[in-house]
Amino acid sequence: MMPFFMQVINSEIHITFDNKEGRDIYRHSTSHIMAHAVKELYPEAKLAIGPAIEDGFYYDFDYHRPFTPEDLVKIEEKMREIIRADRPFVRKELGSKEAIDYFKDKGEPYKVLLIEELNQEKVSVYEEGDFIDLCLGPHIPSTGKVKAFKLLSIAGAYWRGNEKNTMLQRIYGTSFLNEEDMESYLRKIEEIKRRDHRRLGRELDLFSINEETGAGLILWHPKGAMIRKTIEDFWREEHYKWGYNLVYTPHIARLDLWAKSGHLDFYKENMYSPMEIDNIDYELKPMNCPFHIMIYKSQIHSYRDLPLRYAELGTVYRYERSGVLHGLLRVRGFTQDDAHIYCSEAQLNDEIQRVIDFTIFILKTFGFHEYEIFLSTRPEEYVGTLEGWERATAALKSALEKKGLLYSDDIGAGVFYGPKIDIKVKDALGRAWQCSTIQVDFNLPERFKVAYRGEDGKEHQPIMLHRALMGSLERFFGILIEHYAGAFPLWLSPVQVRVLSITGSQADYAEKIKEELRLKGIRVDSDIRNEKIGLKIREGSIEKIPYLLILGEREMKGNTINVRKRGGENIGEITLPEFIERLKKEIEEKL
RNA sequence: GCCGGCGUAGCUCAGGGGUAGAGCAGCUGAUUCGUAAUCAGCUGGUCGGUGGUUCGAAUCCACUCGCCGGCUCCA
Repeated sequence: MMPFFMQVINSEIHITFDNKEGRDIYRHSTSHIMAHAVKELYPEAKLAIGPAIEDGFYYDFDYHRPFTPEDLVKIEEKMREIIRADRPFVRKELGSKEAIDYFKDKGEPYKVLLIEELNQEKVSVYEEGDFIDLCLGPHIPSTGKVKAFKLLSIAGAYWRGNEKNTMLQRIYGTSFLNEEDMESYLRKIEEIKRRDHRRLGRELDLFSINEETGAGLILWHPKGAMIRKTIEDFWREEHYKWGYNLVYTPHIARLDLWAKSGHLDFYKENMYSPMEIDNIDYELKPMNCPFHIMIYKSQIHSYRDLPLRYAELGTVYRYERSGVLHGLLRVRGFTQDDAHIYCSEAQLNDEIQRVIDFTIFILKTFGFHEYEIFLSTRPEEYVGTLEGWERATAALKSALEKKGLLYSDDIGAGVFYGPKIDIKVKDALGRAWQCSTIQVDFNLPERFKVAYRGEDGKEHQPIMLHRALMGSLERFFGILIEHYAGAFPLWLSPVQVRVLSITGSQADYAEKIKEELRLKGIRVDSDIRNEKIGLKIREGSIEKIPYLLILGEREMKGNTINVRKRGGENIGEITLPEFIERLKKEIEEKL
């Protein structure tokens, strides 16, 4: 591709749309053009910031009334004018004081704030026609280089992202080198809508959320529940194999327990109000950890017991602000695939590697092969000693390195009680979702005086790891629905096979085949209604059932079945044992 | 929680001060049919809730609940 931008930033680099830097420059320039258009149409609008983002750009404005979709149409029209004029972007440097005076004069208080915060002698501005904006740049050479753009949505956003600040209006948009690429991006947005787990959840009858039940509370319908059960069975089986002990704990506990754990101090805003039972306050659990600690502490432990791994599909309840609830991905009651590992310091390295192996194994099984991994280090507020943090962080780091995994440091993003590794999975559309987390905890062992008797006969404090592989079953399910677009692999499909009769004469034969499959442990149903085969196939396809068996006169006479695979592939006429063989293999392989 | 938008039949949506509409789904009947929709008839809604304005409210206003797009936060 020809570089569209060859201004020298560094004499070696040709910036094109193929790399992120190039795309960002292109879209950032588009955001300037949008800001210019907005200022022309609505001169009183105050400019905040307007960066490029993943798939486009935005610009924030402070304006006395909300922008409307009709405004976007006008702004787009004005942008087209600016682009047609093909004016150059000209970089200028101003002394900070000079720049502050200029933007004060222009009535741009946010720009003044930005310059003041930069606290530099000089700042750069970009001039395009009579529009001047504070900007580090670089930009494309001229406005005419923008070949395709679209404004997508309007949303509120706080100045500097702080909810105590003024709410600004953010206009989102995107731009591309040509119309075709933009069309294909817009088609991708449509595809994302088509795969939306809330939509598929209803269409495939997997789950629902009901106003009368309450916001953020999930009702798992039979088909969703079947998928969940399959996931849970797999999860439990693998946890046994990987050396975990399964535990169950209650949904409420005395408020005192949460005071002792520290949750009342640092997690209160996510916890529900206590309920009084026999004059004692009880609290719905937001986390499972204190219970697992109580189990650990129910007896004394020797170093020989370690590492000790307690795992639970533990349902927790957390208050989430109404505006953040989102289908299955953000709810108020959810089940974590939680585990707490108690180990000695000497065991920490191996144990972390083991957890990483286990995590990757689980994620791969669900079809996630690409990850974004983050190592979150000590935040400003923390408990424990600096040495402890350093050792734990080093342990996490060395485990990642030994596994040869690429990761980024997320400085200061650890939890107050310890550093952590977060693993985001990339789904079929390349979107990253946070699922797995592996956290070291210095807080709880100390607060609860968790101990084991060492080889030396003395008491030691074990290191405690929290970890969740899928994160929460609700969120993971939501991600899975979108990842597979509702077409679950055979082992997860709630209905694996449907038997279809062509006419009433094959009804008994169809029921017999269904029964034989059912006895082999296959999840199967049948459609022997007096309907045309085309309709039955259509409905089975819409329900995304992996295999449809078509039984007519021919199959009945030959004692065979005719197999149609999801997607339309016709496997043809085979015998039932052959088919069962095939199913068993596919289920076993979890493909 | 905040900004904006939206709540009409199970679903998708039209209607916008004067008797609530369509398609799909559902039900009933006919059709017995070979790889994504057979035909006909019928049922179904205190228009999210509460209060107000009005002779009259699905429609206008206020509050409230929920949802959607974001912000912030997060599994």
